[in-house]
Amino acid sequence: MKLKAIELEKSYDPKEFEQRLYEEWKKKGLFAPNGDSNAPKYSVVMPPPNVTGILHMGHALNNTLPDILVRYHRMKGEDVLWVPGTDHAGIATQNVVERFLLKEGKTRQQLGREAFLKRTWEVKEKHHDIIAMQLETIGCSCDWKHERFTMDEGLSHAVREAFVTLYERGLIYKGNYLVNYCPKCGTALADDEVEYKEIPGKLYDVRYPYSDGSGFITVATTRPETMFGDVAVAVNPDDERYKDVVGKMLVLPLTDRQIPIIADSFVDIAFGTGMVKITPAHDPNDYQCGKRHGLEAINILNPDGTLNDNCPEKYRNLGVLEARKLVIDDLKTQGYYIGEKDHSHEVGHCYRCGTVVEPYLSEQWFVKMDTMAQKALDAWRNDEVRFFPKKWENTYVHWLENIKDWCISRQLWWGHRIPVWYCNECGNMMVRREDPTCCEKCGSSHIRQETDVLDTWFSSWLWPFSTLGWPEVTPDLKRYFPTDSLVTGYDIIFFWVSRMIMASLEFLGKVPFRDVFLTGLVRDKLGRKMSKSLGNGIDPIEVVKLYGADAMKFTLAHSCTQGQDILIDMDSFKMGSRFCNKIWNAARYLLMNLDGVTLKDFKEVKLGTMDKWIIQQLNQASRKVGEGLESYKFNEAAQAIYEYFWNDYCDWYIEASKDSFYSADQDKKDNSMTILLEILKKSLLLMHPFIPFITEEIYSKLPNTDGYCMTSSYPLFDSSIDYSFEAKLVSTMQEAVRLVRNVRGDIQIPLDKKIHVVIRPDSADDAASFMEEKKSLFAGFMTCDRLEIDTDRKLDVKNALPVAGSGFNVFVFVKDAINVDDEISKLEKDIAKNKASLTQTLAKLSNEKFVNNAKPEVIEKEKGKQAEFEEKIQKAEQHIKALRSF
RNA sequence: GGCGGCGUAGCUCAGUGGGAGAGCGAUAGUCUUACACACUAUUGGUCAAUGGUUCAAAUCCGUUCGCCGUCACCA
Repeated sequence: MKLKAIELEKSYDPKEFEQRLYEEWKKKGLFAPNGDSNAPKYSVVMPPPNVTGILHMGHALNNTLPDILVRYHRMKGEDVLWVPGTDHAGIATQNVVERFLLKEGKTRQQLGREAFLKRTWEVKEKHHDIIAMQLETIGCSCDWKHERFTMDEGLSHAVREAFVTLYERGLIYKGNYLVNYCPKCGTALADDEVEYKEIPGKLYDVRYPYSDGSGFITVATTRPETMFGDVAVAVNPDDERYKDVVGKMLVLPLTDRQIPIIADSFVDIAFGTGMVKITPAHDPNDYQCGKRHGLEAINILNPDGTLNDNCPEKYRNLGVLEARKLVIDDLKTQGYYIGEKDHSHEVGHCYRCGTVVEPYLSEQWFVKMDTMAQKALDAWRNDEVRFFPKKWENTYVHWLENIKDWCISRQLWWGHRIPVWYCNECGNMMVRREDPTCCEKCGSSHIRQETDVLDTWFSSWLWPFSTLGWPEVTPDLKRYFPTDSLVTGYDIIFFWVSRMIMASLEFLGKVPFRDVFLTGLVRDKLGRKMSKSLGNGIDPIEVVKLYGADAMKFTLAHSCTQGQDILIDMDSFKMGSRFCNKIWNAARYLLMNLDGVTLKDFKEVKLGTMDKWIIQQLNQASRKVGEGLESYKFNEAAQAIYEYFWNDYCDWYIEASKDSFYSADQDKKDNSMTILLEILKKSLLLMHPFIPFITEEIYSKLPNTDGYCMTSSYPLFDSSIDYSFEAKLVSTMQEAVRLVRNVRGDIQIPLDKKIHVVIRPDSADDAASFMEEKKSLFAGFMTCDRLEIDTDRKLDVKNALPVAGSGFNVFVFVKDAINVDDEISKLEKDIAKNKASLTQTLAKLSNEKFVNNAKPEVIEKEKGKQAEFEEKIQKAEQHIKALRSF
């Protein structure tokens, strides 16, 4: 059957088809697992983005990479599940909604818990749709039917099960402890939710008088306002200066309280005055010190960060900074103030809102982490989980080895309310999977639920199995847990990765994933983290609008090297865009030339040298892509694709095919087109995981395809293909072509000026006959009108510029255009360079130690180099002679 | 302070024991029957410095300098 030409748009325009194809894939259910229980399964969970956020480049990256993996495995015929979903992000979301309320002049307290939550769910729904749309826009082939949300019914069930189980195992406890507290967010934070930043501050020297009126001592403090919580002053027991004063009492200035001087070895003799005020309720070191000495902890702050009733009346309800000023003024006027000096120190800030975090003594819930951490370490030691790149294992191990208990209660409304009830009558506490209706002890129905909610990470750490139905043992859980790969940023190793491993081991006895691939962070060209406040972020959706999702994905994959952050700007994505345009035009070219072509059965087509060569190159590219993906070297895989398609398929193979394309021989053309299309089809399949849309679109237009690109089988490396012989011939041809082009470029002969070239092989070998056979093709590549292969060495080349190749000489008839002296001096430089290389090689080969120690293939290679250098030198010397006789 | 990373072409980065690479840029030419988002050619590097191991080092080890990240800290 004779084909008709197919028109593609003149240039690549992803807007034409990306969205359409996504809808089609989705409608046809191609994202769902194939359900083939005989095939291996491959499962991945998406790191759930914050439901009130907007996707940034980091999300684009850590969803692009799993998409590549997932599409690759899907095409390999595996039963693939990629679970998408979102995270309720307690603090962040509550902040967002409170900001909305503020604009309406309301607070959440005015609204009440119920109404506030209703409002938050509405915001969640709206934002969720935006995020889902964004994930679709960037082409994620996740199974939307499996989509989950950390606060949906099933996951809430899982959270409750996890909490109660841990409580029953004695791994959850409640207590009054010093925690990190954000006054702005109004909640406790876990240790790792605090970011330390260096802040310029002051170190104040303050006088504390002895109670007996015998003088005073001097303490140094950065936070004078906390003095109302002071319960002692400590000195180092080895500090000779203060040996005698330990045990004496002091009067706390601005108050009428008395506090003792105690001895504790944590005090640094060399720092400040060597005397430290001890404020157990507001400093972690002081807290420990207070515990050691059985001291009371006086809390001086209200939950909103203002001073409370434990302070003298005039300071109450002032903010910390305000109070600090007033305290300093009062110390000055009352003669207790000695002086101050600049002192920069690390101050903790809330990772969600940036407010200075207060150490705050309060009733909180904790998870005991040591045994779980131990299990997580063992799993790593037993090689049950692998990190890519490996260096992050240090971070993981170090964190687990120094783990502290995890504060999981948050004084928020948005989140999983802690499943604990108290009886108002008898004070009984109940930890329950189901909501109780009355006190189990006294039968009273006057019970109340704990008002705190759980840390969001307490639901995320269950994600790899809660999304699959846990605690129910569902078919999904049985089939897809543990998952295979996790792709996420290294900044959440503690928050998420480590904790998921702990939870999976604790609840299911298995690690949640075999491999963890940790991406670098996406930064701007100056290396700065992309952030809203700097305004240096790139919106992935804008990138898609400008260049298309494929261009974005390919560029990201291409720049994704292990262990490096990715520095990019908007222009960086041109790379991917150009590549897509190249692919588009290659296809366009073939399709426009289909007219009158009858495709043959590829298996029956006779393959020529060039055909075997491109098959070899394609197969080698498959190998590199496979190896790259199996080891998470996305850049290597993407580069292999780029080089293969652009340099081999477009620049040489398609160009070479033009020879038969424009010949009058229809059979030759049919033959050529059949192979071109077959190779294009395989190339599209190979590239599909990286650039799904354009490959699917072109695939659908090809006359030799049916079905979907995304569900066709992947062109894996075939070890039975070996066309290295043909590869050698073609590379000799390419060398000859390049040499002629060099001459043309060097002496600036315009393309329209045809030239006469003679290639004289050193011997009548395979390369010589290949060149003879493909003479007209060569002539095309060289743009010369007259090409002769002088295998018999009979032609007169006396007046031609000689150029040395490996195994042949090229003679270009451009006598009039060259400057003989220039050419000679070029050759002399060449000789000098090759002689230097030859000397090195000879030195190696004559070195007994080298010959004895080096691997045989290295020695062989070195011998090859020797021959090559000698050949080049000898040829160049001959050529100089020839030139002198011009 | 502990741990870790980085320093390779003008820029962004690959390369981890055997002849220095890519993309972008720059320069020169070309609208050569798909692609000017293209083609062809050229340019460009003491592989931070220094010492060592080795027949052989950008690559392994030591030291120094510079940059960065983390964790832990001093009131």
